[in-house]
Amino acid sequence: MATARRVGSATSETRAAILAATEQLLVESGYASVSSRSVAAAAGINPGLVHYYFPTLDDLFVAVFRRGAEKNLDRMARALASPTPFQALWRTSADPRGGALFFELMAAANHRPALRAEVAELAERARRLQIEALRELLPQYGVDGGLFPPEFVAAAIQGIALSLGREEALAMATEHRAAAAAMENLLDHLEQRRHAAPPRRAQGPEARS
Amino acid sequence: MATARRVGSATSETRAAILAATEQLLVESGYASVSSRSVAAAAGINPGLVHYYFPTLDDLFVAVFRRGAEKNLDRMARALASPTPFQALWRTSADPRGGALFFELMAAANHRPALRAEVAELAERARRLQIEALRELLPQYGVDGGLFPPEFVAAAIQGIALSLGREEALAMATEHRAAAAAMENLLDHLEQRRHAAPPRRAQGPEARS
DNA sequence: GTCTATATTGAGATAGAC
DNA sequence: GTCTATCTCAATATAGAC
Repeated sequence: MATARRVGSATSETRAAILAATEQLLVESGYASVSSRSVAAAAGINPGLVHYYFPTLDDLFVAVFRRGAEKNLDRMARALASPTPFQALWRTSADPRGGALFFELMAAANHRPALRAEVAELAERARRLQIEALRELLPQYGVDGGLFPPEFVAAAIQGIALSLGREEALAMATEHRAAAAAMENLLDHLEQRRHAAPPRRAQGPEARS
Repeated sequence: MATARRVGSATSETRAAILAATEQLLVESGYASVSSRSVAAAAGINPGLVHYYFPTLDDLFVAVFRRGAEKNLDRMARALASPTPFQALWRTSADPRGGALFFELMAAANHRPALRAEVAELAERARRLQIEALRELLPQYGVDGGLFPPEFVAAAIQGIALSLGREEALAMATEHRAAAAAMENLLDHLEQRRHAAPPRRAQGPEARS
């Protein structure tokens, strides 16, 4: 499935420069602005060299996505294992820099099948990681597992982060500040609830005592 | 600010065909695939004619966005005035067709200032409409206004819809079904709570008499 | 590995015939 | 209103010199 061609050594400095330049272009000017020429100009090299490392643009997009994805998965795993997992998970989801990149990559994935497959695979892995962790955590926070199953909470955290990121990007100052503050407050509330209550075993959606 | 040039009558059939073709292209092939040539081909007309109605591509993007925005605002206002406002608001936010279009337009707006201004303006209007309605509604649902202010709830509903829409687009079948079902269930729960309790007056985060 | 050069294709936009 | 024709520019990708 996910076999992107790799030319040149994986540790090449030029290769890294191309990836960094592409990521910058994606964030600042959108996926439509990514071309062998624009990337080469931003990286200070020759257009042809871009094609040497990444024969097609698909290869380039996939490589950029993978590099970011590895980092994100690591951060997420660390967040879920931290002493305040909810807050930590929120901080990783709400990273503002990731927002623009996320919209661009999702939009680009819509019509680049190779990228789409890559995105889908990572989204699945990330989601499963979250769900497994939340299955253990939610009961500790005293969250009603019938009303708020892990699948829902995972989708909600990411969605709210996405929504607030968008508000920030569009400079919807007041609404955004109030909503973001409420989220922080809610998380404080939950973390306190967790540390106040004795840890309990995970349990399913059926009624609890 | 938002003054896009309009050439030709607003009710022109050709104009409508161009807008419909553009929307289709956006959803199916992404914003990068929208060009005077591709649009003309999809609409069955000549490329030059696209430029007659929409001198620049910015004008075209803005017009497509506006057409969709008007419809959405209407639907949202009707939802907020319906007997089960939460469920109705959710249904309008979770419309699957809007999902791909939304990602494309947000990404396109990232690097088309004219479009970005238009999106920001509409997002503000929609958000304010929601917030005002929620300020009245939330107390009726017995929602704690301190923990869940209207700004937050509005962002949360849209964000969760966005997140679930993405899961669906990426074919994350199982996670998506569980999360979507939980959302429906949560809304049922809330609507029942509302109709069970006597209506109360709106109240802010601080206590009121 | 890095470059130049180029084949090929398509883009945005405009001028002007009908 | 609709079309043809065209100017100008940039795109992907490849071949091959160094």
